[in-house]
Amino acid sequence: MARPGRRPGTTVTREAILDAARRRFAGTGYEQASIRAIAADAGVTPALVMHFFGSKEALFQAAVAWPFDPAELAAQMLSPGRDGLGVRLARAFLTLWDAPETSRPLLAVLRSAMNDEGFARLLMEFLVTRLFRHVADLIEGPDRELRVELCAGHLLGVAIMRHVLRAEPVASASIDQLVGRVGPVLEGYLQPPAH
Amino acid sequence: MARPGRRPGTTVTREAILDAARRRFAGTGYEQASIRAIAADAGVTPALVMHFFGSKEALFQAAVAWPFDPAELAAQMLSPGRDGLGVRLARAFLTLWDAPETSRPLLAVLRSAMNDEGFARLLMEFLVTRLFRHVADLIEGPDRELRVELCAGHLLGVAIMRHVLRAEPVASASIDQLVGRVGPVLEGYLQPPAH
DNA sequence: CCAAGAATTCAACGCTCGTACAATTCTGGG
DNA sequence: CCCAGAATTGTACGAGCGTTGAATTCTTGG
Repeated sequence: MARPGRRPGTTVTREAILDAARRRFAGTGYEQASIRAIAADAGVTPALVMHFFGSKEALFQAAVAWPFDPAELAAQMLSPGRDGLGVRLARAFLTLWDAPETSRPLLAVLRSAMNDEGFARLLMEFLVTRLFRHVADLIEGPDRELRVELCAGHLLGVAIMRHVLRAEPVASASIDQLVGRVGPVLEGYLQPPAH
Repeated sequence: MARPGRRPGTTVTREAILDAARRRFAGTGYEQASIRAIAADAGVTPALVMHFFGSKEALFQAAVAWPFDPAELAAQMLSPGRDGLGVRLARAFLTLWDAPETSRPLLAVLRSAMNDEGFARLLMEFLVTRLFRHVADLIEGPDRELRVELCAGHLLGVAIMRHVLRAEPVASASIDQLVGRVGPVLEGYLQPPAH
């Protein structure tokens, strides 16, 4: 229906493809998001996607580049010290998952990691070296890494309930409501054991 | 390489196919597990799988039939009352995820639900009507459903950390160790708020 | 002991996928 | 004003997918 050849005027197609890719990858994970569907969403031919990005793998990497600087975020979380850390973590995490620009890359990586061992290893390496370790360094008591990972697991589980399985009432609760319940629990994990 | 026609002796092929299907569905979820791969694992032709089960959908249903009676399990959990309920829930849940016979159907449904909205709705309906509701009926205080779902989210997140993302040290911790940390946290969610 | 039916394979269908390549149309610097 | 290069489509290839139908071999009840 559309003739071949370059279109007049400046082109924004590359960004349109990236946007469609983010939506598809976030919606179904890597394998089930097809280049053909992404191209169709962007109003474009699959061959053009290849022209811009070279391969599906490269498109994925370009599409889910982390929309925030993890080192900066970690520093922001940790610098006020360990008091209130759990609440800050819960609020920051849930906020990241609530806006499409930040949640789509997260959903894409999560859904891909769930069904592909390679993506899972990549995700864990990223999380451990970039985030968990700094948190574990800040707290005290036995089983520091275990306790940090249980925090991460809890947050991950809540995000899945809310944004993947869409369980009510968690899916419709406000961030404040969730932080009010989850924050103190994380504090419990991060404080050194009482006795 | 193998001639067609029925093999001599009694046949156990149907069970072999079901076993291979459970492994594949648990490993990669519904879409990425192919009938051809399942058939190959079972040492059999794809057409034979169709002969026995009729369709991929039907094979999935036969393969991931719940290996336990959820009503019975719920009753067992709830009958001693709400004291210690969190610890019992944590222990039962983590135990289910630790043995292949019970964890494979769970993994299969979870991985499928993560990438398919239909499976996600099915899973939520099952969980809410069969499990959550009975727990919510037993506890007191405000936001009962929300608190129950946060418990479920926590357990789900820990299971994913342990069995999908395989994060250390959670992946190698003993069930007792995990129950020791997670159980009291669930108790906190299930007890009516202090003030 | 024979026939009905169960178990099994082979070959093929129509579909979708990632990718490659050539052709076409437009842009922008010299 | 031209032409190198960028943007865009059409077409095709080979692989894998779920599913089908016919052919072959074995079991078992009458």
